[in-house]
Amino acid sequence: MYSSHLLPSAGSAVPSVFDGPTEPLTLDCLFAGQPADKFAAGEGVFWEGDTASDICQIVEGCLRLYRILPDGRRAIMGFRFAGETLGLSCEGTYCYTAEAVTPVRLRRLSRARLRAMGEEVRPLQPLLLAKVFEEIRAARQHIIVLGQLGAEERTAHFLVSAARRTGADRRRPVTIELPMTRQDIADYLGLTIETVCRVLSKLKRDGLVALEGRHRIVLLRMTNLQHLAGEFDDAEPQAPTWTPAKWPH
Amino acid sequence: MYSSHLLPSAGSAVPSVFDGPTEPLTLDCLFAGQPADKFAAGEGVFWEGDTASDICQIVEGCLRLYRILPDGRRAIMGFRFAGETLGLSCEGTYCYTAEAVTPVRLRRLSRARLRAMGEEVRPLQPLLLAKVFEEIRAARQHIIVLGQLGAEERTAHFLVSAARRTGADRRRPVTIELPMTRQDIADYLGLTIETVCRVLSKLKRDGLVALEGRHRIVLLRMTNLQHLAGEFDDAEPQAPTWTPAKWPH
DNA sequence: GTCGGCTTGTAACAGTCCGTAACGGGATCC
DNA sequence: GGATCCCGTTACGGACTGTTACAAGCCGAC
Repeated sequence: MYSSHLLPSAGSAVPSVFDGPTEPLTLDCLFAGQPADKFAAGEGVFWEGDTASDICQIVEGCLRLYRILPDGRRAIMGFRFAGETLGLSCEGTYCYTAEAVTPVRLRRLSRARLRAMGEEVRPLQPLLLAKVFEEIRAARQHIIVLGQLGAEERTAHFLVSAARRTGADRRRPVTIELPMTRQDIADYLGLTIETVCRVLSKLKRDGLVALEGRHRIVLLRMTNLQHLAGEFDDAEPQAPTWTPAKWPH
Repeated sequence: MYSSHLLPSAGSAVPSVFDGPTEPLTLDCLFAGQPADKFAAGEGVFWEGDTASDICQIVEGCLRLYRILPDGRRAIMGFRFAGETLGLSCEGTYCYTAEAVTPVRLRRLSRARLRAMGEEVRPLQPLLLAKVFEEIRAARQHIIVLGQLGAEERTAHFLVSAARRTGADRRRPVTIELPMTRQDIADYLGLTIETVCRVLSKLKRDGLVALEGRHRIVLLRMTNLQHLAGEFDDAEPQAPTWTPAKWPH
């Protein structure tokens, strides 16, 4: 049970009293030593339920992470792009299937091997933890999008998030690449493909975006889109206007 | 930045080469030494944006965790009951507001103090990590509920989950206590209060549940409810029937 | 260059869920 | 013990999304 923990030094004895000039050891250094596996578009990297034996770093391409419900519905939990990692937040077995959207190259890193490295990877633990917490943050964001936002808001939020991922500044015309299909977007946003199309068409009619082919969208009015999306990313903490309720109700 | 990590030994030097007869140190032992704070129903324990200075363990009562969107909508991220912990999965600042549903007693544990204890709490790290991963699992479940399930399915899943929390076996009449209001349930499930009422009434009409007052529900036909909920909790891994797609589309 | 298939876009229709409103009931407060 | 307030419930009309069907565009193969 406990031996299946993800973070390498979770169950290993790792003294590190000497934290002098830490060498610039990064996750990329570890991954760099691994061979790069190739996957064709549509090919699976791992499947839900498989033993989560290793974590992966994407060198190139885009992946979709999804679960299939018993009745056949597909819930896409997220997308991953070059430079991002997979499988960190899975305990024991992978909790979703990872499938290549575009041709993908990625490097695997055995969790057992990582654990065996012991103290050498000790300084990486904060980084790994940070990635785990980033996943929690993203999941909570996703919960709010699915639970509180309408179709147009969800789509706008998806576009704004994609723009943010590119690191583009707030300049007006931001061009984003969306390698996934409309069906993928729909399964990610909890909508149907028709609704996604409708909303995108409406956004185009309203002059908020421009559609260049199927996989490229130009965000013409970021501020409008952000407003549509709810802008709850950088929401300031609400005023503690607290009124004690009564109980029982 | 990195100094604000939650897990105590994340950034501290903790040698623990001697893992002999580990004492039966549990989280409860640490919390037991803390005084129990009291909160009236409706009172806030901490607010979104506050510095996540400590983690809490509920001694008695029920809490709701929520975020307020800029337009006033309230998204309840979850409920916590006696014996459960709060604030573990928050990085730096609390990412939601915790508010007492019923009168609550809980014990706080300063994160700084926990970190200062160093190697003494070292064997607790797997437990803490396990709790974090449990939160990720719950969040992913929540994502699927909100993204893929209809109103009736969501409600059924909520009831089944509540029943599972009590640890009751699969016997027919399972009685669950729901201290939160209908509005709370609605904000948790991404529905309106009226829809929640309608669905509960329908479940009652169909003979699946019995409503005893406002905060007690008897689940008469668990199997039917589980089927309604999708039963994707213990979903078997889908068959890897994989067909390579083409790209670009 | 042309053909074929898949994905995507558009429209009409149906269903679900939401929003308002009014009523009923339980709990608290005095 | 009674009045009051809040919560819960139900009904109805409307907006939004899902469903179905069909046309158009893009891509790859031959």
